[in-house]
Amino acid sequence: MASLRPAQPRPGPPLDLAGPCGACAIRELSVCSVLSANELTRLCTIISTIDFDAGSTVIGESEPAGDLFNVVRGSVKLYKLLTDGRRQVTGFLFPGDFLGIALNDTYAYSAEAIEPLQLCRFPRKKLEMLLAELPRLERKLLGTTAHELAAAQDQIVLLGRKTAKERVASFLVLLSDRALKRRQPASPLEVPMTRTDIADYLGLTTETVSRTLTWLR
Amino acid sequence: MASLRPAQPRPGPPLDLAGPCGACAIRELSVCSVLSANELTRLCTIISTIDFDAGSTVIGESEPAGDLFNVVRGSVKLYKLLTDGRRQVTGFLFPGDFLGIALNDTYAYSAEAIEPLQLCRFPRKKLEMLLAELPRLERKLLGTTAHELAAAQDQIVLLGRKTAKERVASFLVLLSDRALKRRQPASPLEVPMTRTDIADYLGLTTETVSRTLTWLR
DNA sequence: CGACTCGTTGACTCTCTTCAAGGATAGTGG
DNA sequence: CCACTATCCTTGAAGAGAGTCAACGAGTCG
Repeated sequence: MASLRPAQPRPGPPLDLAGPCGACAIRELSVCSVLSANELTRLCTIISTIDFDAGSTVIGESEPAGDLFNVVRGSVKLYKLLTDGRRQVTGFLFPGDFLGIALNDTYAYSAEAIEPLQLCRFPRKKLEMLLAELPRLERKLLGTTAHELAAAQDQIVLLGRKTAKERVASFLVLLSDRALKRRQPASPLEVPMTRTDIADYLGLTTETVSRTLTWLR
Repeated sequence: MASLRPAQPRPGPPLDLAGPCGACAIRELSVCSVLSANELTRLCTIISTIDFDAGSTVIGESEPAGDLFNVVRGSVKLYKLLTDGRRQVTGFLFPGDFLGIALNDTYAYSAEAIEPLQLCRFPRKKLEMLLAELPRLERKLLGTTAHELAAAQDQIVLLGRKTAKERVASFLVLLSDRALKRRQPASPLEVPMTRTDIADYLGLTTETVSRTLTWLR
């Protein structure tokens, strides 16, 4: 559950702005899509972009949640660890996705770059202040969070009730749908994550993922 | 992810209001906790309460999402069905919990009363209009949704990486924590749902749940 | 070239499921 | 009041799907 009728993207041609937001390639895919040129200019004053190498950690579970991010380029995996090292990947993020909304003042999961990654950073305090003046953005965040919740519930169904073959098939469909939403080709399908990442996402082992993929071919 | 610093409950003694909200036993547990007396009076004008028998369906997956609800009394299970009848319970709701935030205009899951149930109903359109005037409530909804998302991610870890014994133990801890939050005794722990419900929540079978419970004793 | 990671495949194991039966409790109707 | 049925819970025995352990090929990097 999350959004009572989320705000819709503003239609129209690319905006002609000064700062980094003007040239943003993923604005229409992101929460920023609901903002007007004026509002974007305001948002622009608090952001900065950061680059990460593949494999580097972006945020860590239970660390202070100082920033929020938009994925600009690359992909990210989110995961949680059990005390004995078992790992569960809770999601993958792609360009346009939002990262870092936290319940308390700490992140609820870790995030790691899968590929070379570029993020757009929003300092949390500044964003909070700005949010009071940008109700459309706040509504959009509610919609985004609702969307993530719905996706999490689909993942719960997958993990609770689907077989290995169904899980792998659902995963491929998910990747394909997400690629289409970013206007990327769904075939050949790009799969940036490793078998281990996929296994930890689907609640399986790498061997089972590998076997199932060969079986599906 | 969900709330940038959710609004906090307003401190102070029970409010003395006219309408149903004045006597509401679960206000402090619910999203309404952030509202002032004036704001509550406004909210009061759009609500009504409904009662359901145990076993009756409150909302159905993919039905038009016309209303949202607070649980006042009783408990609810949320679930999704696969086409072949497999069922996954995605959550249980107790007094104070919020129900019905929808992504589109349809509910994303079904909800069924476990015990005799009383809900407080918010017509969606009226609530949406009111929300524009009650920013605290909107922020609180974002926080609530974020909280649900975090809970869903915990459930994902449980389903993806925990053993049957761990799942059942985690479930008991969850029930106990939730009971304490409602100021109910955690021992003896009240378990209103059937073994089948628990199994469909934990991604197990009733037999395994039953066996695991006897093993834990 | 050697060390490493990643993906694949095979053989065996084990946890949980499936199938089956029986006990406990509650509601119904004669 | 008591069969009669239905639902829920428990327990047992057998089976299957995925996990574990192990080996190997391919690609990459220093």
